[in-house]
Amino acid sequence: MSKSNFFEKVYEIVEQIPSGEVYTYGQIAMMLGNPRAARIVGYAMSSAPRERNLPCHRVVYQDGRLAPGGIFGGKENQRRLLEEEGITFLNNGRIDMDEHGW
DNA sequence: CGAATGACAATCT
DNA sequence: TAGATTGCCATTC
Repeated sequence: MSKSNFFEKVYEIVEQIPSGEVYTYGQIAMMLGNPRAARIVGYAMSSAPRERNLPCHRVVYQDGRLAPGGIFGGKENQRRLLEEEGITFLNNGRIDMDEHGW
């Protein structure tokens, strides 16, 4: 398979993210044993096939910000998805990591 | 095999 | 405080 175990592992973790909670790229990277591979997690997401049905919208920045626009058809769309999942947003447009952040 | 890339994160200005 | 820069590391060319 073209995808290495690293990507597979990322997909597995993202797939296991419970509804109503959000993970950060750094957290996922830490689970993989590479706390500095946050970029790799993001890279895996960019290459993540939709057949996987990955809730990548639950993966956000360490600051609680959403991924750059153009990913889910607009970050506004992603924000609405998270709100439906039960994620609470702050007035500054960031996710309440103190509540959902691990 | 070597260089470039990137959905991050921390640090510096 | 906000914006710009550097470091990191697996994948891709």
